[in-house]
Parts: sequence; C-alpha cells; structure tokens
Amino acid sequence: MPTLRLYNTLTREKAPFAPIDACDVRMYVCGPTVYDFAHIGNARPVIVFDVLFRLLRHLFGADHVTYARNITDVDDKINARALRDHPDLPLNEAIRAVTEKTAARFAADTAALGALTPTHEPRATDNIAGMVTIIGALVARGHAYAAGGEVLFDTASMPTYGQLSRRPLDEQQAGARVAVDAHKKNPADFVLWKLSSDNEPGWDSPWGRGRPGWHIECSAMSNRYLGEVFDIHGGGLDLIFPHHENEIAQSCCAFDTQAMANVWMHNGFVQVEGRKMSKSEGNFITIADLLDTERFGGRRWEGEVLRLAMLMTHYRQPIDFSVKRLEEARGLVRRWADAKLAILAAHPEAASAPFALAQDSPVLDDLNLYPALTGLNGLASEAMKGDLAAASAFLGLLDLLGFESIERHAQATADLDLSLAGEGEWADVAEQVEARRQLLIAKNFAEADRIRDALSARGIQLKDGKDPQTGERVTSWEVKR
RNA sequence: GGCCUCGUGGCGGAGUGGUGACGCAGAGGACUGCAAAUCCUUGUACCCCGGUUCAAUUCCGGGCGAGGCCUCCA
Repeated sequence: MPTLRLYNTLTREKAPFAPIDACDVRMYVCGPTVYDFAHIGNARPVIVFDVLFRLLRHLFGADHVTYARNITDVDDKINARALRDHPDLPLNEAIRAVTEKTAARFAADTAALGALTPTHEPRATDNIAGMVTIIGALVARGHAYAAGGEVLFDTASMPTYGQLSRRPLDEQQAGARVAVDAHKKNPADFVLWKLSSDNEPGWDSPWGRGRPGWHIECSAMSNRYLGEVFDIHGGGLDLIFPHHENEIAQSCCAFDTQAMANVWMHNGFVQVEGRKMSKSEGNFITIADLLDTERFGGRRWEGEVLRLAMLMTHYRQPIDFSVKRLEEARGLVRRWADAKLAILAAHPEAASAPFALAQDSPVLDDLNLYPALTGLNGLASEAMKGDLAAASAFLGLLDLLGFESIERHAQATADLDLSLAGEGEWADVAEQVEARRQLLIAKNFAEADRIRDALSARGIQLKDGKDPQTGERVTSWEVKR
C-alpha cells in the first residue's frame, strides 16, 4: 500500500500516517453550528476532508473508514437567532425551526459541493447524556469544579494543557485577553455546563437544569462514534485555540488518555477578493449565494466549480476566493466533462478498470492535489490517443477527487443549462441547429448565419466541429451566461 | 507582546544545489465560408542583502513584506 503522509498540527511536521486499526480508520471533523447558512469558509473543511475521506477509503477500503462530522444544534447564538426570527413561537419550537432549516440547507449545500455523507452526523442535542457523563468524570477526577452557576474545566489541573496551540498557560495570562471572571480559578478555565433560566433551553443534570458549553459536544460525540482515542481530527485553523485545545483537555482528562486524536489537521482560511471575509466588510458570502444567486461575479456557480476552485490551492494555504479563480475552475470542469464523455465513448471498458493511485503520487504527500489536477489534462489527451491506462487513471482520479458526476457539465449536453433556464425555453434549439445545417449544406451562408445570430441573441453559443469518422459537421451548443 | 503560516512569471501553482514543471489568461499558427470551439507553437518568474559552494530559486544568517490565531468564527 502506498504511504500517505500527513501534516500534524500537534508536531508541526509531516509524518507517515499509520492508523490505530487499519480495518477501522477513524476521523472526526468539526461540523457547523446551525444558526446561519454556511459561508464559503465553512465549505473549505467540508471539501478538504471529503477528499481525505475518499483517499482513506481508496487506501484502506470503503468499509474500513469511519467519518463523523457533528451538527451543533445547541448554542446561545442559536437561541438569539430563534428569538429574533420567531418571536411569536415558544422558544423550543423557535429553536427547532432555526436548526432544522439551517441543517437542511447545510445538507443541500454539501451535497452540491460533491461531498459524501459522513458515516455519522450526530447532533449535539441527541448527545447531552454523553456530555453529562464526561463532565461528571471530570468533576470526579478533580479536573472540573462548580462555581457561579457554571461547571468549569480547571486548566491548572492539566500540566500539558496548551500543547496543540503551543500556548502555555503562563504566557496566555500575560496576553491578558482571556475573559476574567471572578468565579474562575484561572482566566483560561472554560465552561463545561451552565445553568439555564426558565426561558432558556435546558436539560437536567447533577448540577441543575442547564446546557452544555461550547467544546464539550465534540468530546462526547467523537467518543461515542470513534472511541476514546482515534486517528484524525480535522477543522479550520481558527479552531486550534481554544476549541480543539479544550476538546483535548476534556477528553484526555475524562478518559485518562495521552491523546484524543493522533493526527490533528487544520485547513487554512478563505479570503474574498483579497480581503478577510466578514459581515462588517460586506463581503460575506454563503454557499447558497454562490449556488443559487448571481450575487458573486454576476452568475451562478455550480457545486463542482466551487469544489475545484477550493481544491486548486493546498488545504493549509490561504485561498483568495475570486471571480477569476472561479472562471478558471469553470473552464476546467467543462473541459474535463467533455473529456470524460469522449473517453467513455472511446474506452467503455475503462470505467470498470481498477484504479490505484501511484506510489509516488503527490496526492499522498499531505494532499498535494494541484499536480494531479493539472495532470488530468495530459491524461485526457493520452487517453484520446488510445492509452487505456491513461483513460482509467483519468476516470479514477476524477472519482477520487469527488468529480464522479462531472459529465453533467459537458458542453454538448447542456443539461444543466436547461435545468437552470427553466422549462421549454430551449425546446426549439435542436431544430434550429438542424435547419442551419441544411442551409450550410446548400451553402446558403447568409441564412445560416442569421439563425446563428438569432440564437446568439437568445444567449445560445453554437460550436461547430467535425465528426472524426465521417468528416461531417457536428454542431453542439450551450447557453452563454 | 506571544504563537503560526507564507513570499516563484499577468493570475493560479509544483519542484529542484547545476539544461527554470504544469494549468489559466496572452501572442502566433492550423482548421473554418466567417466566427466560436478544437489542435499545434510560444514569451515572461524564483522579495532584498550577505554567507557556504565550482554552481542557489533551492542550504545558512539577517532584513523587508503579506496573512492568520491569541475574543464568537471554518
């Protein structure tokens, strides 16, 4: 088996990946807090770790990888949103309305981006009992204490606290930007459980009716589905501190383990047109905006295009999300879609040929995807020249990277354009094209060009080619956007 | 202040101690009744200053610059 090397934030270096159990490789990725639609920054870990999931399945077998990605549906931001959007509903119903709507959109967004559904997508509200159990263990083991209506993690009780972010406690206090609360033993101590008032959501616990703090849900859910120690934990760069640091503290102290996960992976940030994305800058853009509106770059962008635009940059590098980048990705998607159809027509057997990633593939070097991406062009042309191995490598690589349905973007079919354009609008195009073909055979170029111009005015681009066998003119078309 | 990334052609983005990948865009050509699409060809780069070396974009030191985290955030 080829060796996969991964960069580990814990050690700050790349190392060969060796799973705890090669028959059950286990990965956890922090999913969304469902209070608002996912933005393109949220899309990055979804896509990046989907590629890793696919790669692990390729290397270890599809049945030997477990991938859990949580949905956090209990959070004070959700409460605030529920009160704002549904003031007329009882709180619990209002909260459910917010979380259901947001989670449904997240599922639709990730599907559009070509991400496989994780093995498990647990919800925080279905795992409160697990959180209470862990908090109880922390209290019993002297790692947590109740104070001021909260149960807090005692960071001083964990000598190794801060290893992931390399942020020792003493230095952190010097930074003096951690909230200081009188009831905390140390400023860095964080909330595990907090009591709820009557008009806040709450669950019964040994410490009274309350709700969990921010980090505990990931410790509970990863433990439930992946065990006390698992292989890979992923998420955005910004989660290193405090979120992942605190997850480690909770899990390791509750279970008395040396590690929560062996490999910690973090994707870089997304910028928009060279600037940090933020609501105050007015450049905050959601996946739904890109898929369904023309707000960015004056057009809609297909999920595969967004996926490719994201994968063109190494996952640890910052990405500048720009219209130019999307346009380049769109061109490649269309080209590969055409190439896939042509290859399938020329080499039907290639679709079922076994595909194995080369031992020295850059993909295995911490997901260095770009060489593989640009290599697809070369593989396609080799395949068209009759190279069967290139054909199966092209198809296999497309699948591995999550572009298994890319052929729907083939220019010749224009299926997507039809679905976006509405029904019936292009129903007569085929006969117009045929009428033009007859005029061309008759060398009536003026009339033929009038048809082409008329179609062009309606936004349809004709493209003439030759049938390689007969030499006859073949005309395809697409909707210009 | 602390911690962490990173500086390669117009853009994206690999890689290497010595003939400077590749993709997109651009240019030229082929094809075409003309376009478009397609195909072929092609120009331009390694932040600055030192050092090591026969030779550095690649190694070492310093500088400059960009970005991120340290507070909710992918």
